[in-house]
Amino acid sequence: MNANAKPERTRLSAEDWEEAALKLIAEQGVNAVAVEALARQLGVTKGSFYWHFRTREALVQASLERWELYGEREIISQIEAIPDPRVRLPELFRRVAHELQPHRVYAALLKALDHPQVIPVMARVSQRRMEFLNTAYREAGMPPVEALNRARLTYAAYVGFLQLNFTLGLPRITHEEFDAYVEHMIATLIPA
Amino acid sequence: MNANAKPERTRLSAEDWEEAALKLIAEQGVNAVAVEALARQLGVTKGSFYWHFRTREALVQASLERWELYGEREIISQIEAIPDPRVRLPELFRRVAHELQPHRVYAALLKALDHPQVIPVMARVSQRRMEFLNTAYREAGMPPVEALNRARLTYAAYVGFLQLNFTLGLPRITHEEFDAYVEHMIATLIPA
DNA sequence: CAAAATCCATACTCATGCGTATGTTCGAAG
DNA sequence: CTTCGAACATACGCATGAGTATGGATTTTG
Repeated sequence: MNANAKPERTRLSAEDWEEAALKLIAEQGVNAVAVEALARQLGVTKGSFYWHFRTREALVQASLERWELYGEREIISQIEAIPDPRVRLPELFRRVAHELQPHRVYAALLKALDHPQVIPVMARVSQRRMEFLNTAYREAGMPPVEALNRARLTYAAYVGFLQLNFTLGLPRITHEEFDAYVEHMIATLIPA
Repeated sequence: MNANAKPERTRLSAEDWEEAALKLIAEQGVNAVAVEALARQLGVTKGSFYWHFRTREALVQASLERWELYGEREIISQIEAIPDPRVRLPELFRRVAHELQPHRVYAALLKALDHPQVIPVMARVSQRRMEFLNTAYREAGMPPVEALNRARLTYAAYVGFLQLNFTLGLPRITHEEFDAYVEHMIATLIPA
């Protein structure tokens, strides 16, 4: 709980601050990003921060852009590597369901949609993901209009799930029940 | 934009403060509930507030309890009045979709799930609504386990929709497209 | 190794927003 | 019309957190 709990790095860079901010966002939300608190956690003081960033707003901006840029590369590329379009969607569902950790930041940003800086970022990210779902449904053989609506519905279910489970802890559910829920979701949202 | 824009009521009660707080929550979120700002809006000063409430926390608590108590009576009772269980769900979907105004507070509270006071309220409300969906699906002829998962999926879609549209303004959608989306949702989530 | 650039500490200012203390006005009962 | 309590005003204290000013320490470089 004391200072310098971190591996004693002598000097910091702007990226270190951005990573620490993202970690804090994932754990406690955007509002928890305070410069003095972050400084204590990094084992330095405010004087360091205001050398790397002009303002707190600049840190948040840089962190969000960093997240948007490096955040979601892996999963999408992995899914796109699957040759058969009809197994892509179920596989996507299962992977997302069982690797929820990378979605902590997204879930935290959902609770910060009143913040002017996160709105455009979330708009872009959500739009891209929905378009990814859209083409996935079309490539699985669904007619265009239906595919678009199904993509919207699927992504809404994803967003709502994050809110209800991650943040609210609802419903209290076991591992087996969760797996059954995922399979039910696949059976309901993905055409046979 | 000035003070006393309101209809010049001479003296206020605790309920007036709670209503004003709920209005503010719906428009700008829980964090926007500040006593001095509310006082200005009501045409009085802090001295009034601290006669009616012991603390700001007490106001938020009272407002949330008020919302939970008087909030959702109408819709559920209207739906329960429909005799045929199989038309209940589509009708519920359509009404919720076309009367989004009462859900502004719920959408705002979704963004405040880090706040200790809103978590238990949202947990109770969400739980009740999901159980309502659960029984609705069962009464429509769906086997119990499937009905439970379908209720979870449906409510997650509802929550996600609120987030994506209300707060984020995504996707940019027309009236006709929206109606088509609702019908697609009904066709997908409700058994024939 | 000297000098210049980088990185950080210390000590402030300033704005915001909750809460308190105390006096003042309104409105209804007597 | 007085009186008493409910409703409000005014003027504070106090904590928090962003941002600034300035000097010290630590690298890096010529």
